[in-house]
Amino acid sequence: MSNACAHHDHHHALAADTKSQRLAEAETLCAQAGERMTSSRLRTYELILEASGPIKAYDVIDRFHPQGAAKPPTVYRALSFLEQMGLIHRIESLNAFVACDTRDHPHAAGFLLCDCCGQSVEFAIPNVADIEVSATNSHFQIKHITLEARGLCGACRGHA
Amino acid sequence: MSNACAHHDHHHALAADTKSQRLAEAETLCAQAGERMTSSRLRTYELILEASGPIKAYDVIDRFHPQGAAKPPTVYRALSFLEQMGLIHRIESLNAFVACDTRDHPHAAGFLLCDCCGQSVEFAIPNVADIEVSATNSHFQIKHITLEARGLCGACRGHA
DNA sequence: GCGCGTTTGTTATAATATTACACCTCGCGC
DNA sequence: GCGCGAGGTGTAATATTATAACAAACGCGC
Repeated sequence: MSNACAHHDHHHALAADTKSQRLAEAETLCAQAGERMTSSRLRTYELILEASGPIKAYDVIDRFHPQGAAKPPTVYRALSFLEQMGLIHRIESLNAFVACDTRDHPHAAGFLLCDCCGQSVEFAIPNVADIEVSATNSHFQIKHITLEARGLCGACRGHA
Repeated sequence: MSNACAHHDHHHALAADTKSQRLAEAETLCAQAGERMTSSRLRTYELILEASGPIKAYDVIDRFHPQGAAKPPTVYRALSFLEQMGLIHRIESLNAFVACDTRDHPHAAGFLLCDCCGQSVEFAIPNVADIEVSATNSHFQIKHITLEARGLCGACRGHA
């Protein structure tokens, strides 16, 4: 469960009904895309939704079955699939995964990552266009942007 | 040497005199900071300067000695040091390291990373202030920003 | 039911990174 | 000069993260 924050006990796991709603939405999304939301994929997505922040692949692996771990390829394959479907994001600076919390900014999500409590906040990258212009000036064609800001969240800084 | 680009043979390794100038600058920088630029650190930095783009830790390890690999901790320790000194950047999405190519944007460097030839281009993140405002609105205090754009560089797209 | 592309299971292993601890080295106070 | 302490290095072991390769099972269109 990542590095706990000594002074606060905030954790933002999803309520059960919200979780099943998200799972249902995911099934719909896959159906529309003509992809199969199989049981490993669903289970992986469920574990990511249940996490209170970015979760490591091996934590998913360990929790996958009630009575023991999954095999790594099972989970890594599901993670790639979910990422391609836009249901989760990989957090590069943590080697971890987090559920996408909006469908609004598909290829331009940024993250604020608290180094104390491990929470993440997804936000729309401001002025993406400026970055793209800057790239285009170098004849560079951007496929995907990763923006991760590490620091301390309000709660961990004492802003109750 | 990473995934070579079939249609182009561009590689931007540093000229020897530029390299020794950069090594000398690094020694000065450390001296001013009251830090020791030891031989492992210098050798690690040299190998990163010699690379034509982001280089993996284990490639540094393999090239470290003429007659055999270094031990991982030797190189990982040097990499952390160099990163703290602002001499190199870690590229999270590649698990690789690249020499910082300017002292101008210390905590706000972005990278354009070509998926074809492996080159990287460092740029100053436009509108960093907007990102910080966006964070401050959530009472989040940013310590470090990672911005990595993956895509194709001009050369690999055919813009000779 | 048959064929075919996708998904999964399984084993093994590759690639990346850190811990732990002993020793060494340098600068400083005496 | 000598001893002390902080920082740096060497070394072995191991932890963590991720993928390759291939066979078996599944699901869908016919």
